[in-house]
Amino acid sequence: MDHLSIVFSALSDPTRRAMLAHLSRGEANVGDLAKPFLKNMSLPAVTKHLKVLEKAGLITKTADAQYRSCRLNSEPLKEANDWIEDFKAMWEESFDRLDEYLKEIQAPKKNKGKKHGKRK
Amino acid sequence: MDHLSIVFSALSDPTRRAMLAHLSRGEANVGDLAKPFLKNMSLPAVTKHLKVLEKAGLITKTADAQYRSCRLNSEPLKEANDWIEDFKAMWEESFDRLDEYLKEIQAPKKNKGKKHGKRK
DNA sequence: CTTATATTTAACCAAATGGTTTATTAACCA
DNA sequence: TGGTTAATAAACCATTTGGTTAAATATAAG
Repeated sequence: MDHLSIVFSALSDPTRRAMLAHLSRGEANVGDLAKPFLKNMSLPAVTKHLKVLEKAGLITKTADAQYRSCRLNSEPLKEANDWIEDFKAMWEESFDRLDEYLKEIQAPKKNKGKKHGKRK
Repeated sequence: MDHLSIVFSALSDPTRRAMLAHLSRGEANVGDLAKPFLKNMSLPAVTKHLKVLEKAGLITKTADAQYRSCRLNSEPLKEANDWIEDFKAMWEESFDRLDEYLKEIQAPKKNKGKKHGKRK
């Protein structure tokens, strides 16, 4: 799978997004991150979610004794943001072209080319 | 599943993102959208991808004879974008607080409170 | 009425996902 | 040394995902 897909996939889970939100307020170890979720799921489940975030590059873990301190990494998030921004840009461009087109047919000239030639 | 998760999940596939990119240049029916992918996958596979995009609210289909014309819908994309923006804002806030903290310890005063009291 | 075109549905399959419980590893504490 | 704490690994399971092929539906066109 390509990296951007891995990032979007990592973001597609509310537990993982909550973990990222937690980390946005500063580093935290696995136990701290797990605490809000231990009513709903086991610790190994948390570990798995963190592994998904790690594989997406959204967090990095550093060892301190038995503890694993997690910290955020901005690059993948920027990647996702860039895709959305680029997409919006493309889209707005096409709106601009549509706008031009609408102006063109507003001032009645020769009508060349039809859409959906094959259809109907 | 919550809606934002559904949106991120829909975006987590290169085929679907390519379809959205195609649609950003204007409406298209299923056959048109499928064409670039038919070397790699069957038409029913394309239908399934479109269904995922539809369930995420990213596209809407309108019937015209046997044809299904697909068009983009901006709301879910905005939802995803907002989450990322909000997240960045939270994050930067915490950077600001860290900055304040660093300035505070720079001007040496009384050192109250320790981090990770339990650790080490 | 028959045939062709566009698309979806159904039934199936392999692999990935998200969870579990039990066991293991690693470091600290007394 | 032995016990406790933090975290991961292993083995397992149900559900979802992304694909397939074959059949069905709907409309258009001869």
